Amino acid sequence: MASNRSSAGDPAHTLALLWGVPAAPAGGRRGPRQAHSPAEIAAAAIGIADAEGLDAVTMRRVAQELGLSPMALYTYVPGKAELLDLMLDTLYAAMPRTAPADPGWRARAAAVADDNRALYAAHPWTAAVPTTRPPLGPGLMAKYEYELRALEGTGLDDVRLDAALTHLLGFVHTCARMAADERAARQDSAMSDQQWWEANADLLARVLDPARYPVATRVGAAAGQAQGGAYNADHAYEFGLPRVLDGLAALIEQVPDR
Amino acid sequence: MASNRSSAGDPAHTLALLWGVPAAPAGGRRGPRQAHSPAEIAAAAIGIADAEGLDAVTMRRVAQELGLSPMALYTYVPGKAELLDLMLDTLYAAMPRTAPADPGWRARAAAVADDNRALYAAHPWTAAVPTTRPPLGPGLMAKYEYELRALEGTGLDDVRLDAALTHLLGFVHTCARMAADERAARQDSAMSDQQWWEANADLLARVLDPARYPVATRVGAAAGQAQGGAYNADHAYEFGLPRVLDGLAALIEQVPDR
DNA sequence: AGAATCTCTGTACGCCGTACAGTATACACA
DNA sequence: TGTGTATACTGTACGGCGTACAGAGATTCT
Repeated sequence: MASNRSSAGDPAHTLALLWGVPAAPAGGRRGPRQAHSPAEIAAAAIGIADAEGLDAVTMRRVAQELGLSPMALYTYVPGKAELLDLMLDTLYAAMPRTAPADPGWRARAAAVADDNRALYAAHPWTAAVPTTRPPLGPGLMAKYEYELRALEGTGLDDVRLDAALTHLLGFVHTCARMAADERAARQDSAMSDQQWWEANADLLARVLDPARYPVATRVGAAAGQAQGGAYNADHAYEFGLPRVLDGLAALIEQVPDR
Repeated sequence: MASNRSSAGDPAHTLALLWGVPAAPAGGRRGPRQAHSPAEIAAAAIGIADAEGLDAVTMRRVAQELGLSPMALYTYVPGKAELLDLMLDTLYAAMPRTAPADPGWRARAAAVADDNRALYAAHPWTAAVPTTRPPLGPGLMAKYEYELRALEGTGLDDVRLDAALTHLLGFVHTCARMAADERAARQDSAMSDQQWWEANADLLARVLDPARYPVATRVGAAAGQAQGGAYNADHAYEFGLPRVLDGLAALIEQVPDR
């Protein structure tokens, strides 16, 4: 496997692909027309990922979905990494960009977080795409522009503005990864979190000596009970979002709120 | 590929392996002794990951490192997922647990974050191990116990204590992932972030219309200049850690500090 | 008409995790 | 002490992956 990573191919080709710039210098193109568009490729791949998970997105499978032979895909996309880029940028481009100037920056920031969370919820595999460099396509740019605007007017300088957004999005991503992991664990062990704990209660009881791990066993039990499982992404989000906003608020502080 | 994920195998076997509980019911074991210990397996695998990255950790490669045939590894470890569990738990077990009762919870929390960051720095691949459920071994338990204690005395109830720790560790993980991604991008494109931007300046200039993305281009340029690249994990950490701590402080608030 | 250029197919290579069958080893028990 | 049996380990093989490469067919330019 050469690379399963996003953005690992030749950057110029990737950018041209994402932005829909024709690779050839223009002029009448010889030879047969392509039977599909990059957008169709992306849609097919996204559909597979939504329905069967990221692992199901293979060059062979996507090609089959489009009625092509596997290698024909390579006339559309330089490689798998770029296909993943294309998938992500397509989703970014389609994200809602509704929120107008809300009264307060806090509400606007929360809306940005919620929008991202909704994307992860609709397409859980996006949390698992390993991106070395995010796909710098029109979708990501539009998303970035929109999200920066939501955080503007907080009195933060440009560098801090970018850092604040990165911080916020990182938090949402972490929660999304947790949610995706929960789902995956449930799916491939074919048992819920609760079942898992019950199945291993014996061995755990023997091994998790409360005398040795007093705080861990106490807190772990309390947390597990409260959340209906050891790890709960929803809870992490609801707990964490106000924390993140409070943290940013401490930076923004006395700046008059827009 | 059945599963490259951590913690995807039979849970009882995995737990037994991590805790060093013999799988067989005890008594004199017939047949030849194993030439290696699980700890040696873990060490060999960790060494490969450190030196050549997570992708280099294959069953064949680890076996070769130990002078074994590939399939012999399966007498030590049920599968690759469990090998990854073992690697992680081994590192967790070896983490420093020095910090005594620091004067303030803030310093203690920062120390926890720094310790985790140091682990990611020493073993960048750990940020990329996809964990469905964290490896519930002695290493993780000791780590969890230690880190909870660092955050105790803040007046948080047990559920919030767990949530706060998860929140903090999630942040560190996100930064580590960014750092690892930077490294990977630099490595497999054989060019630095700066070089990349220069190489693509033409196309980007043509396509990143400042009229269409005014805030994004302005902020992106400022951030890139300030950080010497578009994404900088160190900067994200230095910016983010005080944010996270401030966010937790808003929750802990008037509780007398320890 | 012929050359050029493009799309698409088929085959093949070197990886991966690991199932399975067979062989050598060392202890338990007669 | 001999023998049965559980164990460690080897070798081979399978199906899957990304994709290199060579050719076949289609389309347009000269």
